Amino acid sequence: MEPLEFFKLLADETRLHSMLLIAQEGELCVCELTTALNETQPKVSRHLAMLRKSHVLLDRRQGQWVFYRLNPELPHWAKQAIVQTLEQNQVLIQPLMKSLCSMGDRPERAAACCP
Amino acid sequence: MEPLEFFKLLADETRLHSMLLIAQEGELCVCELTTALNETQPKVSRHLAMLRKSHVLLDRRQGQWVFYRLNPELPHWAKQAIVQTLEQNQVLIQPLMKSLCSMGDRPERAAACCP
DNA sequence: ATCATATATATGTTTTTTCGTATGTCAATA
DNA sequence: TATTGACATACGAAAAAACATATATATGAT
Repeated sequence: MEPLEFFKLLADETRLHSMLLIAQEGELCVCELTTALNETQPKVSRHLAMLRKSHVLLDRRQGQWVFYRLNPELPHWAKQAIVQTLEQNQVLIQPLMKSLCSMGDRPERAAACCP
Repeated sequence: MEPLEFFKLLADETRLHSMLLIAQEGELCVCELTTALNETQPKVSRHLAMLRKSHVLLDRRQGQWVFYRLNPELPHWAKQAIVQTLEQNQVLIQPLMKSLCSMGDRPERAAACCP
């Protein structure tokens, strides 16, 4: 993975926030991200496709849902960039997590954040 | 500094390579970067201006030359992103360093890389 | 004062990226 | 098999970013 390619992928709000939410939660499905980001489904799906095609995210279908997770084989510098950004910008992520947790009709597999 | 703003700044080849070279050398002037990157002066200058205006780089004039360095007050996650990317992608930077070191007519303050 | 060198900015254009909307696919269920 | 819900993709339009070129400023030397 080229650094330039990687940083280009982080240089869009939808993609960056998706990455950070997924890094925080481990795994999220498209409808959870759509709710958390308050964006349309095709928009979220299009950006996730970019992240998948460049092997930054992996996807897994489970029934009707498709779950996305970080590719564990990301180079260390890339993984670190995501993790450190997440850790030191919790204030940015928490409002998004809140919308995620208030999903009334989300899949049973509740996000780990939700009590 | 917002993560999105920071990653947008890294999402261009001229800016990313400038940042990495400056991180490696501590300080570089515009003509050194122009040579190392093999780009036109206005192009390099324009991208350095973006990095300066967003306080990622600081500048210092010395005679006819203007030297750029990383802003030491960058948030930790941002500094780390640069440093780790640099450390783990030396193969990417070394060809640029080589052009830098072969500057015949560069300022006396030789880049630290040059024997 | 004139000139040369280093750097910065302005302007109009081209390229790249993002977007909305419509439509297609796949799985579950009636 | 018809329908519904979750997700993906296609396509033209709009917005944003990058560019080349010309020109301006600032410093130092003649």
